Amino acid sequence: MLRDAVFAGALAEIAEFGVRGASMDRIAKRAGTGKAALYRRWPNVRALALDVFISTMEAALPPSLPDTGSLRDDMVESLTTFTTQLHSGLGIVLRELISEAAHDPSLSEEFQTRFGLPKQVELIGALQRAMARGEIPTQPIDPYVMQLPAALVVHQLVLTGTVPGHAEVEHFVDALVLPLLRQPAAVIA
Amino acid sequence: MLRDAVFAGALAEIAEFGVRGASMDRIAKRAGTGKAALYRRWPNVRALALDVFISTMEAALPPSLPDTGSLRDDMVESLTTFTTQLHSGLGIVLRELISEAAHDPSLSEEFQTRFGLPKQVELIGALQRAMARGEIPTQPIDPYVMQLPAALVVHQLVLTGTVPGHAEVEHFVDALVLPLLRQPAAVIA
DNA sequence: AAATCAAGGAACGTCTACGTTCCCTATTTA
DNA sequence: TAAATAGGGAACGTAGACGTTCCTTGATTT
Repeated sequence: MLRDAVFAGALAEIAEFGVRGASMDRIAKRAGTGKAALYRRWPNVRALALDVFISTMEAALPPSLPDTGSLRDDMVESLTTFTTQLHSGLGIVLRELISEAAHDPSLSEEFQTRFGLPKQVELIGALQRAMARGEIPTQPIDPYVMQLPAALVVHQLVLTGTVPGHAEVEHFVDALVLPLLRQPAAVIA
Repeated sequence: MLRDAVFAGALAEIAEFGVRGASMDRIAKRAGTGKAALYRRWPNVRALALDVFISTMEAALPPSLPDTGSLRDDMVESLTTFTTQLHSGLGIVLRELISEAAHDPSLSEEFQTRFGLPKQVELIGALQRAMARGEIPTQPIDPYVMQLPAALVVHQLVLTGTVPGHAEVEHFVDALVLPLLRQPAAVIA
C-alpha cells in the first residue's frame, strides 16, 4: 500500500526535520513516489503531517480495556501499553504535537477528546471496580492522582527523551498512586 | 538596546511560526532593523532561536532559593515562581524546546544541566532543612516524589496549554507531595 | 485481446527565505 | 571641527520547496 509507505516516509521526515521543517519533495522521495501522488491525497504538507499524527495515535489506541481483577495490575498494564507505544514512533509524534498544539489550540482539544478522555474513562472504570471490591475506600477521587503516572511518564519523556521501564511504572503505581488512593485525605480539595 | 528588540521579535516570531518556521526577514522586520544586523550577531536563524531559548531560560532562573522555615511554603513558593515564569513567554519556549530536543538530544542535556539539576539541588536543600526541623521523617527521598509537582505542571501545560493556578499548586503540595513524604514507605524502591 | 480509464512519476514556473554585499549615517576620536 | 570607523538598513543573487500540469504505465472491463 502506497499510503503506508507515505506514512512511514512522513514519520521519518518528521522525526528528522519536525512538522514545520518537513518537505513534500523529500517525503515523496522517501516513499518512492512522486509529489503529485501526495497532493492528490492531501492538500498540503501540514494536512499530511496532521493525518500522520492522527493515524498514528488512532493505531496506538488500545482496543480493549484491561480488567485483571486487581486495580494495581489494571493500572500497571494500562501504563505499560502506553509506554510501549511511546517507544515505537509515538514518542516523537507526541513531542512534535506538543509544539504544534502551542500554535494551534484546536490540536490540544482534539488530542484531549480522542486520548485524554477515553483514557480517563477507562481509569475511572477500573477505580470503580476497585471500590466495589473494597480495594480502596469509596470516596471521591482526586483527578490529579489519576493523572499522576501519565504525568510522570510524559515528564520524563520530554525532559530526557527516555521512556520509563516496567520497574519504574510499577514503582509509580505501588509507591505513589496506591498510597494516595488508600489514604482518606486524597479527595478533591 | 537592539538586542532586546531582536529577542522580543524572535520570541514573537517563534510563538507564531515555531523554531523551524521562523524567518530572519520577519524577525528583522519585527525588531525594526535589517537582516545584516542579525547575521552580524548570529550565523543563522537556528543559532538565534537557541540564543533566545537560553537567554529566556537564564532570565527565568530564580536568583535565590526560598527559605521560609516551612517545607510546605518553600515548595509552594518555588512552584509559584515556576508557574509565573511559564505565563510570561517561557511556556511557549518550553514547548518549542521539547520538539527541538526530540531532534537534538544535546538540548535535553543542556536543559537538564542548567535547570533540572539546580532546581533539584534547591529542593534537596529544602528537604534536608525540613528533616532537621523534624517536619518529615529522616529517610531517603523517592526522587519521583520530588519531580511530582513539576511533572503535573508540565503535563497540564503540554496537554491543555494552561498553567496551574495558585490553588492547584497548593493542592499539589498539600494533598500529594506532603502526604507521600510523611509516610514511611516513600523511599527509593 | 483490445480499449479505456485511473493513478503514479517527472518536469515546470513561482515564490519565499537564505546569506551576502554595498551604501549611508551617526558617533567617536584626534 | 574634520576624519575615520563601526554599525544599521536596503538591494542582490541563489537555492530550495511549493503546488501544478503533462505524460506514461498498468490495471480493469467488455
